[in-house]
Amino acid sequence: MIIVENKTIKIRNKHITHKRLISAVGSLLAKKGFKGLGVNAIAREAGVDKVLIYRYFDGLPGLISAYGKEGNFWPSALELAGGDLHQFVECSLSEKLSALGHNFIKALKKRPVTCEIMIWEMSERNELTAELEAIREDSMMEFFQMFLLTKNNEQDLQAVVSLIGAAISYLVLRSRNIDLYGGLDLSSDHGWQRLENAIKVIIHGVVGENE
Amino acid sequence: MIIVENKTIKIRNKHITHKRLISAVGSLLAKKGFKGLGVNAIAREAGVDKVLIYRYFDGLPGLISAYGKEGNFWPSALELAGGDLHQFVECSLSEKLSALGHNFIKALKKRPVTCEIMIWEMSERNELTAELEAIREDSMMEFFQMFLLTKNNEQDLQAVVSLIGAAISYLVLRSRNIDLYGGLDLSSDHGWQRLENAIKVIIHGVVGENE
DNA sequence: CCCTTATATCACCGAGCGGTGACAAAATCA
DNA sequence: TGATTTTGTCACCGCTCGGTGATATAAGGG
Repeated sequence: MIIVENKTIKIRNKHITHKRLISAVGSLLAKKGFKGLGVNAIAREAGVDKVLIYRYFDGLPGLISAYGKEGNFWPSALELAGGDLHQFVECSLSEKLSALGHNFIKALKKRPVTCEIMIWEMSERNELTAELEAIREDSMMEFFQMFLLTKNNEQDLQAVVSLIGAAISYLVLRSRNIDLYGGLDLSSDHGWQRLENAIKVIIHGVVGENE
Repeated sequence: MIIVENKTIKIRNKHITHKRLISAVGSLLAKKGFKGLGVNAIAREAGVDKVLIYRYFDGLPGLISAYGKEGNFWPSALELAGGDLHQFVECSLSEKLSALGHNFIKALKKRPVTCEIMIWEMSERNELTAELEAIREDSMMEFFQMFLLTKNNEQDLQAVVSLIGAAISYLVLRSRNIDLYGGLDLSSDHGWQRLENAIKVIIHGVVGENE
């Protein structure tokens, strides 16, 4: 947008418009959630005419799918491991798992858009949720295979870890709107500390202290 | 509604209309979820004019709140205990907890409307979700106090049980739309069996076999 | 029986939605 | 330069939404 002699001249550039629309999806998701994520709202947010959504992306599903492919919604293995892979692989199994729980909580809490999408996933299926589901499932399984399933445990360690991950997911998602769960105050650090301690207790109970 | 000589005569009865509207909320929740649960849709479903929602319930929030007060959304302590309280109290703590997990899974799976509302809770707060949150939290805490917290454990048993409950909630809600989680196939009995076994392993690890 | 009142219907409003065709203007190329 | 293509705007459609005032009609009391 250039202004010359009281006249506004809009620069026309397909790539920029593309990016504007895609990033408008993200900021709208962060601001309003998945409800009300429609062509009108997105076009308004991008400062662009909604017909371009149809021209460039063949409609809302195409745009949303494009957004899904660009995003960084899920923590990397590095982030889940705490930032230092070499140090991580040196840990005992129980230390690894405790760290994993701790880092997963942190990673989810700092990704409000990811949380929004996870809730969206549960309430309906669409292009974006299907896309991100696949990414997440791959990422989880990769992490399992890299760090946790090197030895054949007699216990179904994968199921136990999945269960802890599910619990963390539910509690982080829920804590955005509701403070209390089963007597745990999820609006306070103390509540989350109790939870992390419970995770440690569970892990030690399942894999032993030193393994 | 009576039909006489090709003329339809509608019987007018406040109580019946009340009930029609309230039950329309339930059937609409079951059919379409919380999206699209509006005055127009509810009135259509009830076969009644929407203005009556305003007249009798002061609008949609009032109607939804009335629905929340009438429903049976949450399993009773009896259901969570497996149907026989006397037998339940005789069990060891670990048996109690395993049964609790098993029964909670069953109870949630058979309550699609409750699942719908739980997802709704996570995506926004309103009269109904606030109402049902309170009911649920009370019910959970009552169950804790009745059966699980009789002795002072050194472990934070409440946190562990809450965590397992959170995991079950997430996985049941999620399994309505998505089959796979962390390698567990939640569309199959086998996947759920792995999960229940994992719960048993966790419980035994935390409270011991015989306690 | 008629008259009142409770009950329910109807018609309509402004707003927002997804979607589209006609048009304007900048960019590109001959 | 002038013609063509690309890029973007605008006006409009039909629909559903939440919400309301005027109106019809069944129920019930005198």
